[in-house]
Amino acid sequence: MKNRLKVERAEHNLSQADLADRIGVSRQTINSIETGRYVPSTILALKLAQVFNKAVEYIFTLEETD
Amino acid sequence: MKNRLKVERAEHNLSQADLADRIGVSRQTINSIETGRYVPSTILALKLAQVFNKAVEYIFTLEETD
DNA sequence: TTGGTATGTCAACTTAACTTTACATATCCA
DNA sequence: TGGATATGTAAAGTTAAGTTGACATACCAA
Repeated sequence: MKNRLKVERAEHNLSQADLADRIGVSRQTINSIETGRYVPSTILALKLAQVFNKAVEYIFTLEETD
Repeated sequence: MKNRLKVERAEHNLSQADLADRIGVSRQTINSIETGRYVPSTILALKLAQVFNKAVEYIFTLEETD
């Protein structure tokens, strides 16, 4: 699964720590999601999409291997 | 987090086992998600939304407690 | 050059997702 | 009545998500 978190953060001028605070997770969790080490829960995906005011499908997209 | 899986299944005339097969998980996993015991991964949410041809946000919605 | 901010990553830990196996119940139909 | 299908749930196990704490690096501004 790919994600646009890094780009969205840049557009909204948020650091990983800022974003983590917004949705109530640790900075490392955001980093791990961004770098593809973790697949977030649906609750986190919904909250992240909400922060950026975008659809979940826009921020996260399935890949062949999923 | 609430979800519309049961309704969507009914509209698409799919059993829990059918849906499980479609997205490659066990029947119990579908049941557990439907009854709110598990929060699915974002990959599962995207696949479920894909099966029903609906937005993730339409199928899964955040609640106060999330 | 030093201090603050941002990012990447690792280790150890806890909790939750997901699996298989299994059993119970309800409905429906031949 | 009996068998097939659908659903709910429990137990035990594995894997992955998410935590805290820590350290390294890079960049930028004072």
